[in-house]
Amino acid sequence: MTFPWHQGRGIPMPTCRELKPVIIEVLAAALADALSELGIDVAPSEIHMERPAHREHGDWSSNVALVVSKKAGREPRELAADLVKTLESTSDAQIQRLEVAGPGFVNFHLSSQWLHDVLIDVVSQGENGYARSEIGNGQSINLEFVSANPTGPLHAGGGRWGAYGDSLARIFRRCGYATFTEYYINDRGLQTELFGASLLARRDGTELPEDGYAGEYVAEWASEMPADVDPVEWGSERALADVRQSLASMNVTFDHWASEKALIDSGAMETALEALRAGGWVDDSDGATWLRTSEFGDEKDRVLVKSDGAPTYFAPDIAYHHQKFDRGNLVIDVLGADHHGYVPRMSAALQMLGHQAASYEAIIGQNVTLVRRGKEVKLSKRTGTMVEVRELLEAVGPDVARFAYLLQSIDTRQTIDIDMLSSQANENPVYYVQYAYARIASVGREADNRGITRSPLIETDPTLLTHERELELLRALSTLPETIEMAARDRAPHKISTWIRELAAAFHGFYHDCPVLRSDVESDLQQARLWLVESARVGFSIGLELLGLTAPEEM
RNA sequence: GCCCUCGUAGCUCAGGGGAUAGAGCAGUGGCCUCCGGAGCCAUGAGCGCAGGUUCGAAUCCUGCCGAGGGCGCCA
Repeated sequence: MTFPWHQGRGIPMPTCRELKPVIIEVLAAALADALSELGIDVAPSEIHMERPAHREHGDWSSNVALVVSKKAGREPRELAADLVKTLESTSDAQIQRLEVAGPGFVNFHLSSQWLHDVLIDVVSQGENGYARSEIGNGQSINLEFVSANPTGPLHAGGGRWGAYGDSLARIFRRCGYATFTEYYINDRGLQTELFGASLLARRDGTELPEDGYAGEYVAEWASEMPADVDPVEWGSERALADVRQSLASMNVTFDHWASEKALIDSGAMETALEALRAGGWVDDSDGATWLRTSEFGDEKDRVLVKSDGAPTYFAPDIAYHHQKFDRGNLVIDVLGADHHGYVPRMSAALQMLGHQAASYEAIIGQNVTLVRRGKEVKLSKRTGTMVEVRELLEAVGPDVARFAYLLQSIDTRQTIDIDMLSSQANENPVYYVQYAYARIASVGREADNRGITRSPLIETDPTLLTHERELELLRALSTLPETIEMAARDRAPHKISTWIRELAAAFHGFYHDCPVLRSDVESDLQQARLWLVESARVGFSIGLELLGLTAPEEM
């Protein structure tokens, strides 16, 4: 069965031209012309240029001969050979060598001018302009994430959704989507009441209620609780403050904190229920009020108002989601896998209220467990226990924690071993990246010390950058725009993590082999390298910002 | 039973239908007269199984096996 919210992961994504180096348009156009001369008509936009996996396959490669061979009734390799011949007769000065390879690829070996153009692009556009996409222009996204119940400290999963949602929002914004982030507070209902009752029991030394909260923090917080407060209300606020603090220390913030209680008190829930009733989607039976969500693909109908007269979690949440469309035309929820079953009913309710199925999307994140692993149990079966995010943050710090969360696809289950992260502290990938940034800053400081200043870009000759390490660094920078667009389209911040590690590898390699300030470096080359370092700084700065990590000047 | 996600190197994970599947950690061996060695270089080992679609599959489809999650008048 295909649900609309799954299709959602590719939707409203516009048909706008993607951000790619200019050179590929030139090459695609040349290929289209060559094909046309051979009597085959293909629009340049349909010709895909790839980055070959191996350097010896050139700078760019096209599979067009393979794709059109059937239609053209030609052998792919033979067609590719004709294409090469045609291209050679009219070829662009940038094309140094063409070859047919493998089953029929046309490989382009280019002069490095296109990479030098990347350098100019990056430094002239700067960290604000480079890799800023417009694919989202005119569209707005409302993104809800975390929304953990205010009944205790933030747990492992909350940390993951926090890092994920916050970075995704940053990525959306860089792609031109007006993005509004929200946290929904379930400050009402059975769980909050149980929590309040548990606080009360701990404070008064009485028996915990059945299914009450037994964690140690309950007793701690109970001892802070004044005598004259409503334990439910106070408990929600106490927990929420704790959650907020944990998230803030991870650099995760929200544009809006929405209260479930307020939705009910303001009458918003009642209004939504009336609309559903008016639409004829509501039934009363067994003393409860039901919504016929099964008519929109849900497994069964769902209760809106319980037989005791209290609304379920579902009822105010419908009103909430309905309201969120005032703050974005694509409404996205980031949910843990344990809430996956909730999605069909919400989608159904929103469609009943007149919203397009495709305008609501749920991103299901797989669960995460934080474990401690002692030396003794190293080889035994994992007996992990859930720990609070705070414990992770205190053990490794916000950057390590956040990068650990963002290193991995949201589709895979994650196990974070705190002891492993702490013991590998100096080897942690986040330091690999941040160290590169600190080195760049250090080059700047050392340049100042030596009285070396960067000349205007216009007076710099980027063609002096011919070292493979220099070119590799520019290649890494050239992929940032498309990486960001891909990360937005696939809702995959971890693609930025992968990219920034590649950039760091390229930079460290360059730094190792290509001295910048050393006295034996000829001054024109020094200038070109200073600008190259600046371009790397721009790249790191953009990537770190999208990931919500700090960019340290020194470590 | 039905639904969702996942299965890639010893471990943790990347991988946009493309060519010879990549990193980090762990292991081994190298690199400091020179901008920061939290760095660089070298080295072994892998797509759960079986079909299918395709010129081409880790990637798409089907089935099986395995792991996690869901199937409340909880949230």
